[in-house]
Amino acid sequence: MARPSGTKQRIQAVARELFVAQGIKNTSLRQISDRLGITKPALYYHFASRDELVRSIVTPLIEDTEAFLAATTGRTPGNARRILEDYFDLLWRHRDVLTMIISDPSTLATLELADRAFQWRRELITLLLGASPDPAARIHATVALGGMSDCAVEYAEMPLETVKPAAVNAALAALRTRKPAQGAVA
Amino acid sequence: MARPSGTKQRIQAVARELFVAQGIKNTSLRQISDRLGITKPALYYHFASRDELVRSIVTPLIEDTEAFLAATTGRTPGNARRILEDYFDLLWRHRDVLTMIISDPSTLATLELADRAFQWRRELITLLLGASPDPAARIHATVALGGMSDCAVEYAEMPLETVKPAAVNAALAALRTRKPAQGAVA
DNA sequence: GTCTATAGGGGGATAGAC
DNA sequence: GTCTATCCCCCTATAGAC
Repeated sequence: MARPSGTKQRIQAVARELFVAQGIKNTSLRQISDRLGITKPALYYHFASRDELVRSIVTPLIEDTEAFLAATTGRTPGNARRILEDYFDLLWRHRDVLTMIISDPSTLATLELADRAFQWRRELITLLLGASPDPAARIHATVALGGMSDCAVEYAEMPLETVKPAAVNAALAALRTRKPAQGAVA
Repeated sequence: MARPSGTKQRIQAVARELFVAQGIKNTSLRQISDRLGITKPALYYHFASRDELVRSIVTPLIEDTEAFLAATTGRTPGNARRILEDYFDLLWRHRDVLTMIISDPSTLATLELADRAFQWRRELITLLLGASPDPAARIHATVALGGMSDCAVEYAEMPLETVKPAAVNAALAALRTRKPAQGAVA
């Protein structure tokens, strides 16, 4: 209802920036309020607690991920490339928040999102490989998905047209790994 | 010189365990001393500061990595599989400390190791791909190396014989990605 | 909507006795 | 080598004026 003054959004913008640059736990409310030119208690008019501020920044990623999984689950199965492409788009849209979380995973526990995040990974692997894949296939999928996340974070400043095809192609190659290319290992 | 009482090692063991389980920044000296049944100031007899305790735990990984790079640089080039295998062994040996660092990368900045870590990644990519690879190849390498790290952390409790071959094969497939398997992306 | 003032707690670290 | 006692700082959060 009440028309937003814009301060709430400015707080979130500054907080996100600092969280991404320094990590969530290394950023205090004082740093945030200082940069905005307001005092620390003023933040509490807009957010009930520090956790709620963090949560409000992470929420769009949460909701987008659940929407993605719901939509993908309802489609014709098996098109791994398409799933990886759409998933990369998701990661890319939220790459700043993703950086935040990757550099401070314990936040997920604090916000009681760790179990959900774990469940997402399982669902995604199921979409890619079907139910109960063997251990080797799961590991291939971990390389594919973990590698794509790393790319969205590490090449955040590059153009999407450069990063996405290369990341998706490499992920797909990892996912489709079948057998050793030469000789057994270890 | 002075025969170690063993307390120093016990402190490191408990600290490592807590750091891995909760993150470095979420673990206080108080938690460490409590679990050991000693008081907080007692820790300061063994370590000059909190940072030095953290550093002492990270050091073996640092040294092992530099030794690995030095040894690999001096060998016949081009055998990507061999490099990935040896690198996975390195990650696996230090997978607990690796978990620590991945879940709290800002520690590297605190210990002034961030630049070194960055340099390692560059050297490793050079070993795999030669000097100044094109952007797409760098991205393939990021999927390969990032994916292997994720596996060492995520499947830390599985047997090495299961994880290593699958992780190395998938990484190798990602690294050798050449062209889209079908149609252009985006 | 933002301020001043302050409570209340936990953190790292030091001094000095034993 | 370990203790008790203590210091100082910064944090989150609240109370209440403007």
